[in-house]
Amino acid sequence: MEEYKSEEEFLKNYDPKQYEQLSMTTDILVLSVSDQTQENYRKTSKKMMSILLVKRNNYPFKGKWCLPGGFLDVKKETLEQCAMRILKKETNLSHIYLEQLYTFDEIKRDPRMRVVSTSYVALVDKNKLTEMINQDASWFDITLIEEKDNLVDITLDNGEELITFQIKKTLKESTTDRYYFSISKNKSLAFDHPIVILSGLERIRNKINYTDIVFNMMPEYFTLGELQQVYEVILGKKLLDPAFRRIIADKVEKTNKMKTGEGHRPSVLFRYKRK
Amino acid sequence: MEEYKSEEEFLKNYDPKQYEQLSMTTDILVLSVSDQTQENYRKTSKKMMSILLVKRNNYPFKGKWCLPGGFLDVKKETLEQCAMRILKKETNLSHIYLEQLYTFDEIKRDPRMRVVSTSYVALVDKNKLTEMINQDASWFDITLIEEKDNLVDITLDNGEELITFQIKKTLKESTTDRYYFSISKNKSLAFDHPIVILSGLERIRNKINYTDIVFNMMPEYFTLGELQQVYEVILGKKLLDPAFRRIIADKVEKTNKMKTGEGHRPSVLFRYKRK
DNA sequence: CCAATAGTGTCTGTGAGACAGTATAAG
DNA sequence: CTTATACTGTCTCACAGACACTATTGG
Repeated sequence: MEEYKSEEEFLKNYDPKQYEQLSMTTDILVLSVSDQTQENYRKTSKKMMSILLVKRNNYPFKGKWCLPGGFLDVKKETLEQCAMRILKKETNLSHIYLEQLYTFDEIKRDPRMRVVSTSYVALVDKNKLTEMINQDASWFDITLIEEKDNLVDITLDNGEELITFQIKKTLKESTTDRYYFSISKNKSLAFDHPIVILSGLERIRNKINYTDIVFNMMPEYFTLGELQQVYEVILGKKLLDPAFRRIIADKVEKTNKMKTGEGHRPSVLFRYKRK
Repeated sequence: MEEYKSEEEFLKNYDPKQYEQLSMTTDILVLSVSDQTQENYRKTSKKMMSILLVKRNNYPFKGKWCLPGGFLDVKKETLEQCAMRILKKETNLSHIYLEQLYTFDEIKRDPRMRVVSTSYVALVDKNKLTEMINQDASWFDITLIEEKDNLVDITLDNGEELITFQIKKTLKESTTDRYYFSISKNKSLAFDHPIVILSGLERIRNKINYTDIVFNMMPEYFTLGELQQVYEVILGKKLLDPAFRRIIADKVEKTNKMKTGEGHRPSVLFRYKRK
């Protein structure tokens, strides 16, 4: 089944009837925070959001990157269990923050047959990743730029490869605050995954202010500067120190540990405080 | 297929293989606002949230009430189009506010076979309902009471029949702000619809403060008192007049119409002002 | 000392909460 | 005149935004 020379040939030989008429998959947006160490010894390492992608070695979209995902085992598992299973397979992580994002169901979103995909967002702390993942998987740093005219440019960078795509946000008919997304530029990502990614990033951005989800991406001990950087990178804007500290004051607790050796004043390490 | 005497007999004779292995449905939470006229001529009519339910005349759950919904036509339509089609069939309404809510996929949620259901919330203005709907459909007024211990009691009333159920909200493992819902009392509603209903009501409650969705349930002209009542019934609490008027000031515009004949001072009619 | 971040004190303006007061129709 | 709602004025308190200042390390 993997010997075809082109996507066209593959599709010509693909028989939808050998499967059920309708299938479901899950796609998982595995998000984490990465550090980019700076040349200047004084500067702190720069935080970025990063996302886990997998290189496809099967048709369709052979050779393109995509979100980790897979088919639902109809007899045995729920969609969330399916996502957990795939997450475990790719990252060897379990007990992870996992949240249903959206169900994508355009009729032609998968060229093989009708596939409806329910996407999930997983937030992980990279430091807990002991065994490395799947050979074909890789972490990409995310850069998101919101232009005028409701165009969003996203760049993903894993150090070797740059993936860029652009999404257009169009106001839904007779609304003032709801958009649908359409892909306006995309070369390297499979399926409708550009839209899934933007949806997930916006979900996290919205939730960061009224939930405690950030701490799923933080190590146990962190400085307030680090935490603030994560907020800034998710929200896409700078925050003022005193205001930030006021906001998160009751979510964290001081420990007696310090982070030193950074070329400037040491910082107290904090820990997430559950309510 | 409809001649069975009991649910057990029906299920015994039901052959899942005559269908595909996995099916998808949509369930639609059609929400609107109703008026309950008061005996006292001075008092304004009391607003309530109301929801459209359909009485099932097929197995499974024959005789119980459920959300309007139906199977996805895999070849022809998206889930949203499917929801629109059903909405049109039940209410004869189109161009309606429709928003994807959540995908419910418990393995045994449908006793026939594996059915995954993507639910939608529709907000409608009842006044636009010209032709009456399906014989088996009926509007139910909603009363929601949040008890201690994260128990939620919901009562639905269509004037003839009272439907009550209770849902328990349990904190998800290692979170402080995410719950899953389980049905703790339910006699009259089919499937997992109690959970769908509560999810939808919470979604609307959350969105009312940062979107303009309310106006989808309002007639073209309304008084600020009426609008405030709708907010109050959705949020489940009283609001202070001056604060409310400040908040919605830039979302509405005064017209030169008045509402009179109410046994007290007349009220200016407003209209939704798009930004 | 310098560069860079850590961490705090405090002013100011905005805006929500609260309450009280005035306005005006039907009966 | 009464009742019920419509609508407005204004005080207060909390808090986000803003800025300035002090503290502390490695080199």
